[in-house]
Amino acid sequence: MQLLNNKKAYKNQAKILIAVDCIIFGFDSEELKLLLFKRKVAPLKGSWSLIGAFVDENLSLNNAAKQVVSNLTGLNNIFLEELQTYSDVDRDPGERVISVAHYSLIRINDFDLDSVEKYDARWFKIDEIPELIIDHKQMVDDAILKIRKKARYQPIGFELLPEKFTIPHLQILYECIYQKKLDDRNFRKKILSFNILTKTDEKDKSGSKKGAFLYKFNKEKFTSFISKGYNFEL
Amino acid sequence: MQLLNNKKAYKNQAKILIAVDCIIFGFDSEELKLLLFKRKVAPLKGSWSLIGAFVDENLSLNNAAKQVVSNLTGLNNIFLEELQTYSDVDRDPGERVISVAHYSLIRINDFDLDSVEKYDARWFKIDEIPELIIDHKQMVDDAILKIRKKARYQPIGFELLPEKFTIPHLQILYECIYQKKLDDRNFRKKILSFNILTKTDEKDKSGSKKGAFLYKFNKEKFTSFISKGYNFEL
DNA sequence: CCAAAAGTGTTGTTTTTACACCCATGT
DNA sequence: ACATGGGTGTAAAAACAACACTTTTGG
Repeated sequence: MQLLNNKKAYKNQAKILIAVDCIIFGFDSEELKLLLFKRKVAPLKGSWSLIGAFVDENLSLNNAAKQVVSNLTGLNNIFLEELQTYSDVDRDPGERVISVAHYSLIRINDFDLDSVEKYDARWFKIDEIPELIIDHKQMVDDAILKIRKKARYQPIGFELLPEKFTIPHLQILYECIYQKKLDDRNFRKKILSFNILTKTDEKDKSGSKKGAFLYKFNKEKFTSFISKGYNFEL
Repeated sequence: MQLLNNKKAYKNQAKILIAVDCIIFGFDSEELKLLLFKRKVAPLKGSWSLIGAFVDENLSLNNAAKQVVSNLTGLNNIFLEELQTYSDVDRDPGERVISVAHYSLIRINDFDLDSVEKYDARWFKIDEIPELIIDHKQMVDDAILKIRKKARYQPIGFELLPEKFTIPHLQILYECIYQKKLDDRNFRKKILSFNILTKTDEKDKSGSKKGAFLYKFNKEKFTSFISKGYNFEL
């Protein structure tokens, strides 16, 4: 605001209800998934929706969204970023509410869905999203496009994969995000050429008899990789 | 919002002042510029700021921002897009205000600054931005990064250049956005390879004795170009 | 011993970069 | 006739895409 008005003038301005809604992505080594919630109360009882909350006087939007995810999962240092606003005047049948959608990437195994049973939460594969209330489907579609774009220049794997992961897993993650098959030789070649992975001497044998070596992201190398302006097209 | 609450529950929620602030870019054939406003009233009289407005009960954020630009310039079908929210609790010294920044690209010659003299507006080169109130400098920096990113996959020239323009002008625009010199042969080769420009038989002689051919964007070709998933890296 | 996934190299094609000269014209 | 910016082509390097076989080991 340009502050054309002094404080007195603010008094004449309409105030509006603000909410945050969270699009929570997870990855379980096989599929990219989205956390959705079944409404337990009328109206719209039984419909699926995103989780959200009204924004309090004393929280920034980002903090409000963090609080939503934290209350739900107990997780604190999660990746969470603003998507965009949804502000159609009549979008909420109750009263005018402007919603600021945020999306979050979490490791699906870092918390137990049982512990959030009260919310009636469920993970959905991103190509099997049910009907959602109001404009939540639009939010989800926008968020999927966003992470697809984002994956091109930032290593989204950091947030979605456990500390140690195999290259085949990383590839599956990218295949889920882009929704297409990648060539395994070219993928490995390219990702290793970035020099942002550190090989451990451990193997994950859950996926095959032979076992695949576990790698870690190397944050220092990665930071300088980004700051030099490279990007991550795959 | 998940509508966990029924309408009655909405009543207990805090409402907040919402504003839109507009980062208005223009291009005058030589420089990328930003439109800023000098406050005429206390507090912060004499400081430069973006232009903005509080959001009305019955306007979406996007429409509110369009109205701001339209009131200022008289222009209606302008390019305008959401940037992001700024919601620190104490950002506005007057009272809590959440601002949703929008950025806009306009043809600098489509309107006359004289006609907006009452706002005390001025175009600034983007590398000569003065100090701005509150977090407006942050908004501007974020907006510049955004258009730099956006220019990679969308033809921003459409919005910033007049209907007919020369290839040297288009190149200067990209050089302003990226803030670096581009090779003229490679630029021309690449931009023409996209097949989204139509050559006219007119020449613009304002830049040289020889004159440079004027081109137009071809919207149909461009639309299919985008929808095929190509992008615009230069 | 075999099924199943992990891992490894090469080659042809495309894209990108770097680079230098002639052209048209107004003064 | 000359100064000024407009316009053109080519070659070397780099990046990308396509492709098939060997390795390991649990069952």
